Amino acid sequence: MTNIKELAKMAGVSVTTVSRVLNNHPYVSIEKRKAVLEAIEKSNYQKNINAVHLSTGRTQLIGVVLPFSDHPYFALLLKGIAKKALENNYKLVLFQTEYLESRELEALQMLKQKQIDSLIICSRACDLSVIEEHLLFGPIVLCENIKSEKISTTFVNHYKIFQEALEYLYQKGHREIGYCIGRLTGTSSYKRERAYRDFLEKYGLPYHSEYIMDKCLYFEDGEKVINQIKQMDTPPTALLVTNDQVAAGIVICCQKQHISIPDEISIIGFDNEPIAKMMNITSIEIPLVEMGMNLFLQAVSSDISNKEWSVKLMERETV
Amino acid sequence: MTNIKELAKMAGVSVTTVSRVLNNHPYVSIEKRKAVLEAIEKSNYQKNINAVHLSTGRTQLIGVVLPFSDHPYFALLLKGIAKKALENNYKLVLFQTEYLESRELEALQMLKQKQIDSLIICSRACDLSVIEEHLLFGPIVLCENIKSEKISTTFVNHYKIFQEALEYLYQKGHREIGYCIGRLTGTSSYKRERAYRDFLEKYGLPYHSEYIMDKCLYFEDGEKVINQIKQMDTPPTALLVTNDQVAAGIVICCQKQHISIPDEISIIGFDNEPIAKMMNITSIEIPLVEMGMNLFLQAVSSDISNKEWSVKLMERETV
DNA sequence: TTGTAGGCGTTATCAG
DNA sequence: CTGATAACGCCTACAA
Repeated sequence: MTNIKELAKMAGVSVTTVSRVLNNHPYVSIEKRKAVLEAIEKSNYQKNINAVHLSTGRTQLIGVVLPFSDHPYFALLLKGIAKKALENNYKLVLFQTEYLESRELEALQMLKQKQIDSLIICSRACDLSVIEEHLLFGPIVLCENIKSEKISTTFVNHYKIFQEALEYLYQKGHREIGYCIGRLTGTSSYKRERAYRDFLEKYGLPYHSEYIMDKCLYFEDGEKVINQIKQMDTPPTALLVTNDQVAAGIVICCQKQHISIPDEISIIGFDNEPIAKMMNITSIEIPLVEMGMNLFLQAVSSDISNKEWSVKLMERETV
Repeated sequence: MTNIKELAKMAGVSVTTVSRVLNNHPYVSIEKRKAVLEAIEKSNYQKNINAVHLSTGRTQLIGVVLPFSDHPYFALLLKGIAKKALENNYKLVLFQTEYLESRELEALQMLKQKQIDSLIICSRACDLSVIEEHLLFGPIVLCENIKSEKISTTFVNHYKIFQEALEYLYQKGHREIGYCIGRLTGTSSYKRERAYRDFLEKYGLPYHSEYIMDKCLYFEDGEKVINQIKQMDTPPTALLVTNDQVAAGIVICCQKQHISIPDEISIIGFDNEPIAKMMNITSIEIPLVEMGMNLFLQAVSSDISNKEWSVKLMERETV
């Protein structure tokens, strides 16, 4: 592998001059520049990027932590992040955690070791204090509803969204309302539960723990939900469903079992994915791709910002 | 940031000894080892991984090239790759190409610059000769049906699969058979088209170019397919569909438009995703996660291998 | 078992 | 405009 030193020899200049040409710095005479370029051409030279990283202390690499890359919610966030990364000449290092804290720590470790310049955590498993400890080593961006002067965040207000969705269902006459989520822990799940309990309290409705169903991630989980509901003495008449995939699964399953939607049960999905439009599922649109793009921009920015995104209820035929 | 030199000073030993402790090399006395470990503890030391990379010439990073990470086919491959990467202490750098050759070249460039140790290309856009040129710089693994002594590959035999699927439909009485794919170019598409033409020829069936529908990637593309078919004078009576997502989209769309499956049209999907099982769609199972795992292992292995995986027809209710 | 010294390939500083 | 030379932080012959 030829290096900058050899190039210098070939072109009859110093390594400094070669470096200047390589990085488009000014103050190089036309002749010398030409000589260097020729040497580069002739030798098929390739920069050793690791040397650059060691020298500059940066890697143009950004870590992305997410539990599952095959889940549409995260796939869409990732799409937005990747788009901006490309535009800004950054590459992404992927950490699929499956919600294991240990894998999240690996990502933080890489930040510490300077292998990545900053870190985007799409869904957090470890404690917030652990994140804060690592801010020393580079920017960390979170995708959750936390107002912090130290950490940049991009989020939607899950409390408000849930509240409004519940009100909407209440206005439509529903009194037994359940919901499905991906996991019980995590900021957004807590916010949703709080909104749910506040709602029940406001209208003096009873709390059924069975109305909250977790581990709903994929299409096929819709079947599970319906099976659970069929076991209940007083099944809910409406369901807020973690995402449109699961909502679609529920709809399909209801068709198979001749459960009429929305007569017997109403469904509201999240994300407003194409599948929701196609299947006429009422859904709450979350601008995931845009949020992903913003996450990236925050990751490369030196100042802290907390950005809330608004959502939109798409009324269709499942309520 | 404290470095190895400072540690040496703190522990009263040489940098070599520190390095030895850091990398678990033998020949360090218990006392010195202890002294070093204490210094590490006290100073909150972190290795600068870029210096290691420069020094060793390797990065424990593997590039993964795929067109879209939100497409279930690639998401599943990625899942398998990520699983093995984790086990083997490698990290992944993601390249979403959207089939743009320029982005694929960026990945090859990173290999050249030693920022990644090897490269997995899940779906290739650039010319094979370009790949071969880059083999000098590190292993490159392909996920396509190419037998090569120079490049490792993991694949299913799309020609044979298509052939068998077409025969199956023929036995069921179908004579007008169409198919949907993601893109018209690419090794697997060529193999499929070849199988398709050979099949038509074998049975003396006419070739309708409109029976081949491309750009079918996601669930919502099912609607597009049905719309195209409805425009045809003699629509196909059976369809081989690129993946189960699209197949599901077609099934849903047919339901909406009261087109009976399999009476009016038969459907075979690919991948045997959960959605296919749930919706009772006949599908050809491709072991994508296992293939992903194999791709990773090939990427870190020093010898070349070409591994073909077999598939399985899951007969259900759409044929 | 330990340490010295040179090398990895760049970038940055500073004097000419 | 140009070029020595010193970082950057770690690894590893080789010598002791």
